[in-house]
Amino acid sequence: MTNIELSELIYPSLSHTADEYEAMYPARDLPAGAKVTRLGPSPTGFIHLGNLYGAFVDERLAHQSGGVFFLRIEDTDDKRYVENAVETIITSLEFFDIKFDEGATLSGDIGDYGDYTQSNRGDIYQAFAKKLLAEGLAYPCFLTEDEITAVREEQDKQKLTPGIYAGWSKYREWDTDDALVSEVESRIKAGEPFVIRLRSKGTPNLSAEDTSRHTVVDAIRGELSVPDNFQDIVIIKQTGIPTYHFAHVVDDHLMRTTHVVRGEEWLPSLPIHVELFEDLGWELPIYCHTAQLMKIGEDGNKRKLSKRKDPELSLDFYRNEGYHPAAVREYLLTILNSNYEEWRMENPDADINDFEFTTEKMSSSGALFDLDKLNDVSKNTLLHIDAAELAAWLKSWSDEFAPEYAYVFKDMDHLAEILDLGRHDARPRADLVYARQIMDFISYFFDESFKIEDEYPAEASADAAEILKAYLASYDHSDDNEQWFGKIRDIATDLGYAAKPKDYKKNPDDYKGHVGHVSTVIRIAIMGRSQSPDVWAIQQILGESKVRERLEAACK
RNA sequence: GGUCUCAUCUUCUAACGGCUAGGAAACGGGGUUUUCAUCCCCGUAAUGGAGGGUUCGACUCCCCCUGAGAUCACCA
Repeated sequence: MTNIELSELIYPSLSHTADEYEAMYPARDLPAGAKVTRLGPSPTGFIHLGNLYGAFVDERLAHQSGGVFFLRIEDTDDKRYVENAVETIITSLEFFDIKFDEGATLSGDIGDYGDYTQSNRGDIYQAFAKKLLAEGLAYPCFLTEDEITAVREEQDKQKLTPGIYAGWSKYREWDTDDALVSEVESRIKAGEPFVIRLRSKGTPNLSAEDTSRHTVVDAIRGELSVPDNFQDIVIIKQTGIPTYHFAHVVDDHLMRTTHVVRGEEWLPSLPIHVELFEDLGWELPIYCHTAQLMKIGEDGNKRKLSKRKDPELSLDFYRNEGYHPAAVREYLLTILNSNYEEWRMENPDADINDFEFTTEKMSSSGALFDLDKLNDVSKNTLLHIDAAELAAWLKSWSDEFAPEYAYVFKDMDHLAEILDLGRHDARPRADLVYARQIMDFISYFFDESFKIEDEYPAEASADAAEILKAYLASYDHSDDNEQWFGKIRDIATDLGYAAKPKDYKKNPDDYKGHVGHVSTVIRIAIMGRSQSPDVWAIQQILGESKVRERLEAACK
């Protein structure tokens, strides 16, 4: 039996040949320099910060160059499928303004290079597996799980690299004698289960010095030293479904992907992919292996973020806390491209998409995820979002994640006014960070959440009742800021407080305290806390009746 | 253990082989302000090795050591 006969025996009736598929998916008609990228999530529906990080690179690369960004569902592992996963993936990325041009969608595929769901592409993978079989570059392997375990144990004993490769599967040499040929033939005819393995051309177990290698240029890392693969890895599983390695090579070639963006955990399997591309006679895509997002572990060392231990890895964490998508994008870009922060300082009002993103400016070492930095970025990002827009966004957040704050959104214009406090001063305040924090920050505007949190300052607590009474008596809601503060100063001096903090600092024995202590009493009576934006401005928003109401309550 | 990758302040990072190793976050101090969690200014702090080599000159290039990470499936 020849290789061709073997391939016919295994795949007697495929709808198309490899060459036909090749012709069905010709090179894309795109402008020069246009990049084609893809995201290939497995449909567990769990999209984490790492996915978003990578998706961002894909999206920028494609859309900055007039190329195409598509979604491919990598569901070759039948055990892991989760219901509604595709929907979750698309909507969570859309939330962060990452949109696909092509690929799987909720209402079917869009684009000419489909099908975009790997489980529907069985015939395609098999056609190329058949081609490799016919050329003697692959073979059917009948090794059982137990036999493979035995091989591994023996290799362990001999201190050899574990795995199936030359010398460890007799089926690799199926054509060497007649007995083996007839065994293979009769097993296939009997319908026995088997996998298809690559017949690797590499030489097993050479030292690092002796092995021959390829140099692959990675767009992020530069030259990579890739040793020859010698593992006869499985390309088609017993089920007829391909492994990731084979699906990646076939799909990214046929879908004409130009840039493969993926995490650095794929680096060790690059030798396999290089051999596969070579065997199929295809050009390598440009690989972009991104650094892993890290975190400090309990032992004090950096470690890869894990979805079990680290809630901040889940995108739901950010949505639930109420981080604005623009802030997350802004943060991601600052850790993605080292020159972004500088660019942003020079162009505070520019659209984020005007920044020229490059893989060369990406770091090849793993970055620690830094919540402090995200918070800082977020503050500045929110400053550039219009108050009414911010209010609307907070409402949509509350509707989904925090209905207990529904009372905040009864009057949206009022809310916008509150959010705008101090944001248009010569030196704008940046104290809004994320939705939950904002809810707390503005809580004193609402009777539902207003409460006295801080105590009167020691310097003025004895006079608190008197201060408030005097303030209430003199209160005129139509006073401007200057008139208003003049009255406070009068109350302070009448009661023996310094009108200027400096005077008090100079001669502390001459005064009970200074005007700041007096105003803090008022601040606490109205806001319940000693820190807040400008009191006069807050009173204007709060309205006269509510101000009086709170003052009267505090006098008692 | 094998293989691959990475290594500059506490953190993220910048520096054609050539300034006093720069910026941002955090932290500390000061200032502005009626208060502050805001704003402004200033400051602390690093090239893993008292390794070897190339060079007039090394953070940068080569080698060694050390450390960290990833990976070794019919999972992706």
